[in-house]
Amino acid sequence: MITPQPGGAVYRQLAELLRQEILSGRLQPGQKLPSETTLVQRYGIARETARRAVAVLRAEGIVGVVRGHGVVVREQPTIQDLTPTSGSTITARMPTADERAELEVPEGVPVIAVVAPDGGVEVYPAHRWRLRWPSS
Amino acid sequence: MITPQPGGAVYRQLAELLRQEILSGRLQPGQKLPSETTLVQRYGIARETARRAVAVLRAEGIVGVVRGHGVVVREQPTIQDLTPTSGSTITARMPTADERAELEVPEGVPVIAVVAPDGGVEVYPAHRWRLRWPSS
DNA sequence: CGAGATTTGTGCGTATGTATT
DNA sequence: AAATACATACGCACAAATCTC
Repeated sequence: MITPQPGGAVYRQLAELLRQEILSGRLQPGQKLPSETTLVQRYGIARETARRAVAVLRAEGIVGVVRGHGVVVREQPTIQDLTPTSGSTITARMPTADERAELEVPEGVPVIAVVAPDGGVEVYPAHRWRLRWPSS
Repeated sequence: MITPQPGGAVYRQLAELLRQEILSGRLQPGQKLPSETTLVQRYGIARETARRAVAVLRAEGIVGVVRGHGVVVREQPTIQDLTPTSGSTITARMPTADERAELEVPEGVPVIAVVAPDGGVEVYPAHRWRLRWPSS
């Protein structure tokens, strides 16, 4: 049973608890988290509270949700390298709803926006791309 | 009165409505959004639903909440340029809870992580920093 | 193919706590 | 002190997606 503490709301405590399950490896990528109903019974909390805890992990991008199936620990996707042209400006931000759909960006994952000197903009999901700064 | 549509839940419709208010400039940075109570009365919805709509905008990083005051359209902070050392690797992701507090990263704002060739890691809030690729 | 169980999504209501004005 | 506004937590009901048999 989790009870409200001065330092942390119940849903934050539960989120931290689940986060540690994942980071410690007790919950592996691809595995499902306990269902909302299970969390409700196990910790004696309301469903809203359990959902809020899961929402925290979703916002952090470490779990994904499949409706009618469950909450799954996210796989670490293959990272590809990206080297912009000289004179580019790079920013990171959360995607718009359109970009999320277009680029298949999961919840809680930002995008990398590369603005070339000619003004052209390219957007990359940050969970699959990283930038390499040339060694010279 | 907003009613559920096949295409969109009520809270999503309301989020889109508020988003347009902001993007169109009718709600300027620094201005407050209508309070939850106002939204409830104006659109004939439950408070939970109104909160959920606001939560969408918070996750997108376009509004911030000041407890006891209201929900405020976020200012566009001054952007500073950042040029990593040669051979660095740069990734973007959502911050951990600790980083959020440490770096004062608002909700819905990713961080830029720069890994130098020597392994040292530096983390920058993406709403205040961008990368400049030297023109050479 | 369908039926039912499971699981998350959405919406509503209520109550109380905390921070600001 | 009082009013305002968001935060947290509980409850209920039905919808929609997925899976199993």
